[in-house]
Amino acid sequence: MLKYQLIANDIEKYIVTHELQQGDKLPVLETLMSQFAVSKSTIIKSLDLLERKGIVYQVRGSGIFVRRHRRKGYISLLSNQGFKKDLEEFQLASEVLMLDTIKPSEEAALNLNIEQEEDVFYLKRIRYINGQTLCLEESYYRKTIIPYLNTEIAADSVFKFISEALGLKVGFSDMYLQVGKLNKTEAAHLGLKQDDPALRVETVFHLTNGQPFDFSKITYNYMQSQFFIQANNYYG
Amino acid sequence: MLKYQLIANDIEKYIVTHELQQGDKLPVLETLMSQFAVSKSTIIKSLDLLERKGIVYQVRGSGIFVRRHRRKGYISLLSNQGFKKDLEEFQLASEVLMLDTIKPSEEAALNLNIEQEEDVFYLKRIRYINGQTLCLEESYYRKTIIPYLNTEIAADSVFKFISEALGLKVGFSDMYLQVGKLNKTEAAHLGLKQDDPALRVETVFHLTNGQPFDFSKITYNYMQSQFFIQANNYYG
DNA sequence: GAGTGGTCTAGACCACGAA
DNA sequence: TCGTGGTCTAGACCACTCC
Repeated sequence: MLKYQLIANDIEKYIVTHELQQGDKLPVLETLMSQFAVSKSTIIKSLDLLERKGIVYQVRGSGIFVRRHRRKGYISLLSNQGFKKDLEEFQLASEVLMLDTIKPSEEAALNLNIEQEEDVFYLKRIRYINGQTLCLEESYYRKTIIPYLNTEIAADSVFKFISEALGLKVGFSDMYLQVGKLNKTEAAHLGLKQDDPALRVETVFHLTNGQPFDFSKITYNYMQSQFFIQANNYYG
Repeated sequence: MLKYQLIANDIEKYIVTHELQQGDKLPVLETLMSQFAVSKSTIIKSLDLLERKGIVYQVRGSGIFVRRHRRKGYISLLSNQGFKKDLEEFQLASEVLMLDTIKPSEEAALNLNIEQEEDVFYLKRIRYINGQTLCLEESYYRKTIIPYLNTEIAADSVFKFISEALGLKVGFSDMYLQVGKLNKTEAAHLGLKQDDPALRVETVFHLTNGQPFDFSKITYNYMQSQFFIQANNYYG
């Protein structure tokens, strides 16, 4: 692991274990430099990483401060799948409804940027949070990239398997959100009523080399859907 | 403006004007270095910025590639308010329902991290997109930070005013999303029916120095709510 | 003006991808 | 093996904040 990542992890742990709150000041750059015995650029790189993760903010001429939102019970939309693992505060479980090798739908092929002849894994499952239905999920994984899957993996975490067992790295994703009404079968799966509100999220996941490998369509139970996004303004 | 920002802008313009598509390769680092006559670190910093903005992705040992999603008609959730200005593809307008100086509600004071005695601007408006109702918005601005507002500004863009006229810089924001059902008055404002689906987004906006200055509550018309988020995986 | 974060450089060396 | 992007350094200089 790289120096700046290790340092970032150390600082993050420090913030968590010392229960620092929003606005608390971290040591100045020079202190951090000598403490970790690295150059200024490296420390700055660590802090930039933490800034992108939404853990600190840096103010020129003033200092480095902790960023920490106060609300509990919100799921981070960007840490939801693949990214991050701090969902430990929630009890997550999955029920696999179907796992099969198929030819993708036109929609899935389009989003994965592949031919309809190429084999994909189709996975359909219900995910539970704290004993309640959280969402209904349909995913399409390219078999050329993820050659193996089984229901045990699908019931646990496909992304964990992809990164730990296959050694693949998730790079970026495009997410499309829409709000609508549940149809009859969705409602039945989620334990809700037809025409109840539904949050639908379609995501195309890419590896670090830019290859799309997973297209997923999720319909969330609106009763359990409290999401959180930390945004940074890079556009100034 | 800084070198790395200027270079980033140049590269972004190049991508747009040459209509480069997802996966198209940019010149190699060395070429860019000599072309812009700067050091390697500066070019890398420019490209990192473009990566965070979701415009390129970099693959070690391979090259720098354009990132561009294909779907049209989606509003970027992170460029929505304050951030970015590429909503030009949409026709936006606002109708101001109320603009007044008040003492904040307990909820607003809590989110802005101020006392309930402190004066705030309360702004309520309906926003339209391509002639349709997009959302109903309630915002609370700290008067100590934004001392002046009028209905002309509110009908145009408060964030534009804040940055251009007041010279303030927006740093980061915390967004909370929830899905629910419209109540009667919301439905009336949006031209929908009671109990129709609603996407509610609460956002706390901070200046670059960490001060919260705006708390806003938005209820979106589900018929017009197609959102897009570009995510990067910093958690690997 | 002192303190603090940010930019920029030149160059050595490292790590990954593709052929 | 070579091309290419990434890390890391030491140090000069700049820009903002706060007293």
